[in-house]
Amino acid sequence: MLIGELADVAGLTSQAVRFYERKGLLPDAERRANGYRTYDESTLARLRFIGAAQVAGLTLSEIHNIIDLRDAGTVPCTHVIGLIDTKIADVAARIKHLAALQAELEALREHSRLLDPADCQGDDICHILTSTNPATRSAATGALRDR
Amino acid sequence: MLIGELADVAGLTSQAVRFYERKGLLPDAERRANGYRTYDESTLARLRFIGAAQVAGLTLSEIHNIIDLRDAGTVPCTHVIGLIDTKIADVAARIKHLAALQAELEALREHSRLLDPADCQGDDICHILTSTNPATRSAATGALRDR
DNA sequence: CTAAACCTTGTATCATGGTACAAGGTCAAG
DNA sequence: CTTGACCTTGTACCATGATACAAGGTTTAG
Repeated sequence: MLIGELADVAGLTSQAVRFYERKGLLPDAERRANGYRTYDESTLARLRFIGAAQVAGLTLSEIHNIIDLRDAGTVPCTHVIGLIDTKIADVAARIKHLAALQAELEALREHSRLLDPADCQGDDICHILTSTNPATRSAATGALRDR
Repeated sequence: MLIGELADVAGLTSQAVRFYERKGLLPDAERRANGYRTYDESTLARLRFIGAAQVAGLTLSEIHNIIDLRDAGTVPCTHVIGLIDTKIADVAARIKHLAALQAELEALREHSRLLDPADCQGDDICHILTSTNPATRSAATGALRDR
């Protein structure tokens, strides 16, 4: 299989496949006499693994670690379970931050109904965002900041 | 006020202030005879506005747009309300994606308890992530992919 | 006179996951 | 023999919000 075919089957571009190789997620491909990369089913399986891991929210570098363990002869299950647990905590934290942001935004939206655009002037730029609503502010002070 | 002092008061670094200027979030600063930037309260007010807008989850480029409207003489309130509404929808969507990811991760975690590391071998790399659990898979197929 | 603490500019770097483009080699069909 | 569809490499770029560093000018205190 040449790279374009592999990419098609895996639903990627050739560029992405080379990118994964460069990142160490794929072993250096075998080459034909003309220098073209050539692949077999095992690479496809690895691409599918990468896809599955990405769906589970793992980053390429985390996936890289798993693959390295595997290549070192270690069964990576324990490590993977640890990663999953970390991700679960991580995702929970992000949801919490987003929920706080959601509350903040909804408070601003509510507050905006009470404000008159005619009062919006001066260094404030826009009083919807700066007019200090104590309830809102204290909610915003804390853990916000998601990305 | 020199840049360092402004930055201190605003809780930023001098570099960040120059960065904002370069990005067009701050007007080009007045200069002293020696070339040093010099600031007054209005810049501080603008930095506070930027901070408030960031807390509300607006990106620097969205903030830039608001400032541009203001500078063009338009009262940006309507635009800001639109942005807030968009953000609210946006955040809701992200929460939804994260909730789906959370479900997926928890299903994987559950599933991992049933698997024997001894079965983990071959092109799969790690069967926790690839062993196809239909219920899980169908949940994962959809809207996942948060960032 | 010199050292420190400022300031200036320009450029590079971080993480993320690729995408795009340039300049060229290869190969099959017509 | 040329056209088109592949392949190769290397490099730069996208968004995000800064941060870091180099090489130099300025200012103030001692």
